[in-house]
Amino acid sequence: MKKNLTMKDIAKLAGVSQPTVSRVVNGNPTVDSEVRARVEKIISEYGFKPNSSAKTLRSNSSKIIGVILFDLSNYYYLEMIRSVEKVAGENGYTVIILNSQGDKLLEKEHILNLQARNVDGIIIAPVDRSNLDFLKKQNENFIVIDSSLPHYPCIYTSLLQGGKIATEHLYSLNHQKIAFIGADKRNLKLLGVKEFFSEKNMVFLDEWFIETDSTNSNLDKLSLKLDSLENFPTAFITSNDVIALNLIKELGKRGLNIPKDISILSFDDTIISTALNITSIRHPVDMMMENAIDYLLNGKRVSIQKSLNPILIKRDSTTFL
Amino acid sequence: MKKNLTMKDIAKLAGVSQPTVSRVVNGNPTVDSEVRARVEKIISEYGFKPNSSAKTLRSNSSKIIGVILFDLSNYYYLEMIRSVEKVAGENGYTVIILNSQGDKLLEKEHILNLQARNVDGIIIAPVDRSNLDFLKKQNENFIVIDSSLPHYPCIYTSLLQGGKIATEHLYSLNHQKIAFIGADKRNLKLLGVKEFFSEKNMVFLDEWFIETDSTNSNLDKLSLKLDSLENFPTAFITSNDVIALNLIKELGKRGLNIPKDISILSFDDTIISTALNITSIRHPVDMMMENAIDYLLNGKRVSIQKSLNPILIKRDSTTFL
DNA sequence: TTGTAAGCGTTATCAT
DNA sequence: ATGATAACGCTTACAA
Repeated sequence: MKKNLTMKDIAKLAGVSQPTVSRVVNGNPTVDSEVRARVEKIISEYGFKPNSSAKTLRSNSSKIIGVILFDLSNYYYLEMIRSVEKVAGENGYTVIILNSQGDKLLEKEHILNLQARNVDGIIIAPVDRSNLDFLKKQNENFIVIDSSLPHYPCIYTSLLQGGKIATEHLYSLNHQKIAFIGADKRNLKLLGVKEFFSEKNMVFLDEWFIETDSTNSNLDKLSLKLDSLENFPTAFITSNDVIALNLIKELGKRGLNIPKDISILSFDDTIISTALNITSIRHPVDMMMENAIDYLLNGKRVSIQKSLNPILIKRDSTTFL
Repeated sequence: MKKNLTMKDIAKLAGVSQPTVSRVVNGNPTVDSEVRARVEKIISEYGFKPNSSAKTLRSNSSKIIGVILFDLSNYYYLEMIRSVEKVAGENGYTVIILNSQGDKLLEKEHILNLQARNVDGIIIAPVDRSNLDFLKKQNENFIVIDSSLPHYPCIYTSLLQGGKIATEHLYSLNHQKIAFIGADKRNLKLLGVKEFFSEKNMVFLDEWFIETDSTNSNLDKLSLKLDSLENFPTAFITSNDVIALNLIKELGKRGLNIPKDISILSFDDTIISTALNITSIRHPVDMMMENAIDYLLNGKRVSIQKSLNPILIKRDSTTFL
């Protein structure tokens, strides 16, 4: 590999000292304009670019933002990656994406890796609290995305709000029997659903919460639970797109048609929602990343809790006929 | 931000010299075992991790692999990202993902950025030949993925093969009138289709190649072209999943049912294929990334052309009834 | 086996 | 306005 040119090389070619080259590169106004022109000519001629490692070592800033994601199974992470890379790039920062695969040890490893690389900030969709405590104790510049955790700076989509507007939308289409399929009974999306029911003085039956372990496992379990429903819903809200897909397959097996017999509304609004043509709740990904990066670069380390409103994307299949 | 510990700090704490700490960290066998134990104890106690920038600066190796992707619109890139991050991580490398957005200037910028960061290798889904020439001239350690270009090291899915097996599959289901929808008439997928037709002494009508500009634009154009077909196909092969989705919508408008009236087979096998339940041609993403990284780390810079076979993923909707 | 010293390519503090 | 010089934290001779 051809060795890159250094400021020393450029200096020699321009007949100036190396620090002068540094001054030119960094736009230091004390440089004589004639000298500046000479140096700049050589720089562009030879295509010189300053060595980042040396810069980082000296300045303690790598111009890198580290992003640790919980996993990359949900397609909505692709939008996140696209968004964060774009926003960071526009601000002169490079992004390192790391996948913790839901593993707290790997997450810790990633944190150490990023620290060793002197990253200027870390965006994390966290696996484990103790790792966040570690970041805090180390006084790292970091922000949690995707979840709201009291003692750490967070930026997240309000899933409570999401649950509410999802239910409200279905309600406006005359649905009163609405089920929720998701991973956790303390799920904020579910709470949003229940809150809306309360506000309308409607009863949300226990069996209308259908628990699934994760993304697309437990198809059999889902099937069993559907069979055991005593009061079959007219609409389903699913915690993500993939569950919606599985649900549609299951309903199809039972001869139920979407949207004729049953309405479905999903969370995440990935391309799957488009493919299935179902209404979905979208995360404001770009806004989240813009806010996250703005916080890291200008946030002065105050602990914030920033909640963003999800967006309802309406599509035909939710129409109740 | 709390300053990270350095080898100097550890050395002082352990009562040894800084290079000895370096030797311990790097597993140099010349270190006395008693000393090693003492140093290691302190290292783990204080959680020391060597500064990457200093290492990079000194050793000229950053332990970073740069990945420049053409765009991030196709969901199949998420699998690529997941795969490359995993494989690289297992080899002790960190990945930087960059999105050239199909823009040659941005691609060049990314290349310079990666060079300045002393990356140990670059994986690139290229926009522009001149940028590849630049990499070559600079004697960069790089490999092209996703396309086969004669004068550069490449690893790619054989799309010719893909076109063939796609057609073969449909043929085995009794289709003889098969159209291809894609971006470019010199498309290898299309050539594969045509080659299979030749082998079977069948005629591939000109109108069976339906050109689309890109991913999901030109819905209107697609519609027009479908209307103008004189010899309507019984099956369609689409250059990617998103086109398949648009096609299904268009056919739906015409009252045509998939797979009852028309069969569809797509390329890329993203989750959209699953959602639509259509047969698809899958890129061997993991294998591609394993090979790419293996080449970069152990490839000795020989120029290779490695073709990988695509995989046919059969699903119901292609069944011809 | 271990320590001393030089050097990687920058930035920043001095002089001049 | 510019040039020496030190320092960032590490690896790698070379000396001891």
